[in-house]
Amino acid sequence: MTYADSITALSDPRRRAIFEGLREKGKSVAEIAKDQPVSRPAISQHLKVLSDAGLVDVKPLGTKRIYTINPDGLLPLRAYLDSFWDETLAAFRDHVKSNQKDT
Amino acid sequence: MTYADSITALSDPRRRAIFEGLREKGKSVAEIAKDQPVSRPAISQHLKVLSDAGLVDVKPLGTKRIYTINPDGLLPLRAYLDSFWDETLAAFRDHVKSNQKDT
DNA sequence: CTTTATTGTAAGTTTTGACTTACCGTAAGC
DNA sequence: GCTTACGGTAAGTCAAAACTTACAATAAAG
Repeated sequence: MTYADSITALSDPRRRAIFEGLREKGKSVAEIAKDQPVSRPAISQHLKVLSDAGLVDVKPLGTKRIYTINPDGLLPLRAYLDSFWDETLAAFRDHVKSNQKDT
Repeated sequence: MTYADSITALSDPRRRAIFEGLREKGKSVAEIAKDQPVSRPAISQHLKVLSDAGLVDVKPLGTKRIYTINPDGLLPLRAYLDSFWDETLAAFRDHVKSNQKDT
C-alpha cells in the first residue's frame, strides 16, 4: 500500500504485462494466464503482489475472480516521484541564493 | 533511459536510499558509501544502474566524482503512470456511455 | 616521478525472487 | 449429495542480481 510496494510490484516485466493487460477491461485469472507464457499459479502469485500493493482490485463473479486496475493505487508513487522535483528544485534555489554574490 | 529502466533502478531499496540521499546535495562515492552498510564497490555498481537509467548525473571534481539527481530522468516513468489514469478513465467513460440507457 | 586518494571493474559467492508441480478450498451445475 | 470449474497456497528448483574481495586506472600532491 506504499509507494515502495508499488515500485516493487511494477519492477517485474511480467507483472507490468499483466497490469497493462487490464487496461481495457477487467479479467479473470484464467483469462490473464492465457495471454502470458507462464503457468496459472505464477499469475496468481503476481496478482497477489499487485493486489497487496493496492494496484488492482478483485471482485468475485461466480467461481471466477475479476481483477481490475485501481489507478488510485499509483498515487503514492506519483507523489514520491514529484517530491524529487520539489526537493531538487528547492536545493537549486538555495544554491543560487547562496551564490548570488558570484553572479 | 526508459521508464522500465527507471522502475528497475528504483526497485532496489539500497538504490532508493542512495538516490534519496542525494536530495539535499551532490555527493562523492565515498561520501555515499559512508551512509550505507555495504562496501564502496557495491555503491559504484548501484550508481552505474542509476546512471544508466538517467536518474543521476556525474561531474568529475579532482579524483572525486560528484553524483547528483537528475529529476528529468523521472519524467518517462511519470508519464507511464499517468497513462493509466488516462486509459482507465477513458474506459470508464466508454462504460458509462454504453450504459446510458440504464441511467 | 613516486605516492596517495578516489573510483571503476572482474570474478566469485550468496541471497532474492520468479517459476514449476502438486495440492486444497469454494462456488455453481447436474 | 457428487462433479466440475476456477483459483489460491506450499514446497522445491533455478536464474538473476546484490554483495564481497582483489585488482586496475586516473588525477592530484609531494
